[in-house]
Amino acid sequence: MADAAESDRLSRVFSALADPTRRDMVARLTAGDATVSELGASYDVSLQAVSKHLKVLEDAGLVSRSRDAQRRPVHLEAEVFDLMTKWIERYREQAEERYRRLDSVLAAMDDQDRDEGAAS
Amino acid sequence: MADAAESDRLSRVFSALADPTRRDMVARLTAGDATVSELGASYDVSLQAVSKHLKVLEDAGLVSRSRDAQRRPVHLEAEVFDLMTKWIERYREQAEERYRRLDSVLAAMDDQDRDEGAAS
DNA sequence: GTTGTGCTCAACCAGATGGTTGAGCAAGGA
DNA sequence: TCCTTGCTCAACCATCTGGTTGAGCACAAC
Repeated sequence: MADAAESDRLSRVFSALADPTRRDMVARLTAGDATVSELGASYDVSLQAVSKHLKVLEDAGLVSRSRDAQRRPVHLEAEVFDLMTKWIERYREQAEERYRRLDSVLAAMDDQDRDEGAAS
Repeated sequence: MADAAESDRLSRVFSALADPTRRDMVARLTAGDATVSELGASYDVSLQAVSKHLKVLEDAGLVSRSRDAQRRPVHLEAEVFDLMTKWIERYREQAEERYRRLDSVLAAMDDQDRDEGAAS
């Protein structure tokens, strides 16, 4: 099933965004592409650590890297957000649907209580 | 700043959902509350492992647990989805906004190219 | 009170993760 | 050709994570 691959993808995306530094990098990249060292300047870690973070983001498909001489400009792949949004919305809607049903059940029980009260 | 706490919260939420078993538990809970052993029946792990997963979900605020005799019914806290959706939408919108600006810049450059082409 | 059920806590283990430093490669500039 | 810049790869380390088993607690039922 293709679902296993999608689940794996989703795991990598959520896992990538579980780190505040990487979330910040994503935020930074919405303002435009940046090189590794430009990105790294904002964080108090080695360039190698920055490079590792970018690899995680790249493996999750959140980011792509091209080549410009020695530089490796990083580009945000915003479509991946859709994957997350879809997952979240699916379950949010299911949960809300259930609450609606629950509400109507409670309302019905309430009606019955009142009827029974009237009958006694 | 309250932002540090929110970032921490967001990290816990994303991290909790990075695990496919926990995502599945959340999916399962949109259908209604369940006890620990009911949830655990679907997975090939010990009850203690299930309990640990639920603790992670609870710490992230995705789930709450009450008490019913020996049972600990698990309840989905769907509002947390909002936190994620907000984060995602914020950056998605920024990214899209940037693309729109970029498009108009490219369009302008294109116009100029055409003008220059006409002038030559 | 004793026994059974549902669950959690504690200790442990293997593997992943986030950081480090050191080495090295690829491309531009002297 | 050699040096510098921008970056990655490799090895290593501490900590976290997801799993295990064993012990034990809280409540129900007998």
